[in-house]
Amino acid sequence: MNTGFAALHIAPQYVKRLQELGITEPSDIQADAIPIALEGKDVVAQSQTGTGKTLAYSLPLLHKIDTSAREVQALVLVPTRELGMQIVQTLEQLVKDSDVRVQQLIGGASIERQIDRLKLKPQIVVGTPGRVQELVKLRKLKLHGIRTVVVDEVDQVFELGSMQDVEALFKGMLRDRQLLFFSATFPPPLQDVIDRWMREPVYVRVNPAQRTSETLEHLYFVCQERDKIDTLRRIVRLYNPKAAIVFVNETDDIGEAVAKLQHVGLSVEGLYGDSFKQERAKAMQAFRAGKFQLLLATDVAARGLDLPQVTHVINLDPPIDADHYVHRVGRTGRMGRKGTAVSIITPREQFIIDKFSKTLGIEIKQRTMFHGKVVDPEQERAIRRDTKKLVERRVPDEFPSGSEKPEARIAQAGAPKLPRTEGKSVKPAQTGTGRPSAPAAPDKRKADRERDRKNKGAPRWLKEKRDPSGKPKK
DNA sequence: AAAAAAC
Repeated sequence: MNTGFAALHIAPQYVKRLQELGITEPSDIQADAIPIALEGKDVVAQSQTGTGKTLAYSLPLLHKIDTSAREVQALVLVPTRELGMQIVQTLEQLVKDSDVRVQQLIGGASIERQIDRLKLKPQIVVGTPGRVQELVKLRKLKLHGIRTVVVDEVDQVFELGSMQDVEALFKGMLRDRQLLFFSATFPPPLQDVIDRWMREPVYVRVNPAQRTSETLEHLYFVCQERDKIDTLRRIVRLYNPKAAIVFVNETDDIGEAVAKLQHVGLSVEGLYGDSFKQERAKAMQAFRAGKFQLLLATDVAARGLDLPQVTHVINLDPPIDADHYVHRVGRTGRMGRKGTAVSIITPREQFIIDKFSKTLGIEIKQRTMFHGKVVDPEQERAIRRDTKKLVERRVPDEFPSGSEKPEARIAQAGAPKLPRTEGKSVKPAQTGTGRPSAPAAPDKRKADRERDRKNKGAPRWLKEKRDPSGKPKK
């Protein structure tokens, strides 16, 4: 038999494990990247969200592991803790019943425990740049045995604050290591990083012109800023998604939005980077288990997370650029499944939608809600015209002032106002049922934020790509 | 217009 993963020269034990997990045929990126990675070449791999990139690097990485050598041989770097945990789970599923050990090295968790676990000599470590670098500095993690380094979501890992940590790690390693860079998006400035660290890289790109999954439908609704929460509520009622991720741009908006949505009876929890580590893990775990319907999150949840039950991604704030849009909406419509991306925008934000549809070559269709249904705006206009004619014919003199016309009442009845931002923003509330005495605010202090802001003066290659000319003229 | 990533 020489089909599927066996044809890619994946060892029988892993082919068998994959079969047990219900995976028999390699995806395009797996079929293209695995053979090259197995040759030991440095690989730059790009494919859409939800196309199986994790397995595309995990399998070659496992192939190089020498179980008789008790040292760290492979490092996987990721931008967020949640993604790190997910990748550890995937790897552990693959190495079940084998001698390969995997250890996660992420921030927020007890460093002592991670140090203890490193004494058990895992061959593979998966981590976020800060914590991995910290363990190297403490001389608890040795880099000399590392032969494979994967940087997942490489464009995000090489942003601002993490970049120095990653480059310090690279400098501490032997020249003779294989580098694998993966992402759905490769902003042009990333080429400098590739040129600096990779040796004769092979570029594997699957369908790069098609930036988002073809199984995704892109929609948007227009409303005023103060009506966004209510619009979201109505969208959720109408679509009733099995599970949805709702994105906001700022951490500070999460607590207030969660409270308001819970108040109107929605099943929702918040997830953001500054929340306590235990709360983050708990919210993520509960969402994976289907314990609530809406995960209200910052871009911490935008990348890599694989949650098959997510049918809708909703942008309560528009993402700051097209790449962010790609990753956010990529949380649904994965592996051939259908998904819906819904953006809720103000009239002033309309230009952003236009920009995304042009940049990404996709159609983002406007929808409105009318009489409890989602309709095309053109349909709504037709219905309103007909209603008006009918009303005028029947009761011509009953609504002389204009403000009390039936269509105005209809529109109001369906849209009770629930302002999203009134005065000062409320600090995010803690999710879950944690200690009641714990502070409700994020544990990140103001001084930290100040420092972060200052850090942005440093290597800001990513910022260069921002285009201020896209802003509306005043 | 931001978030995330270490103690």
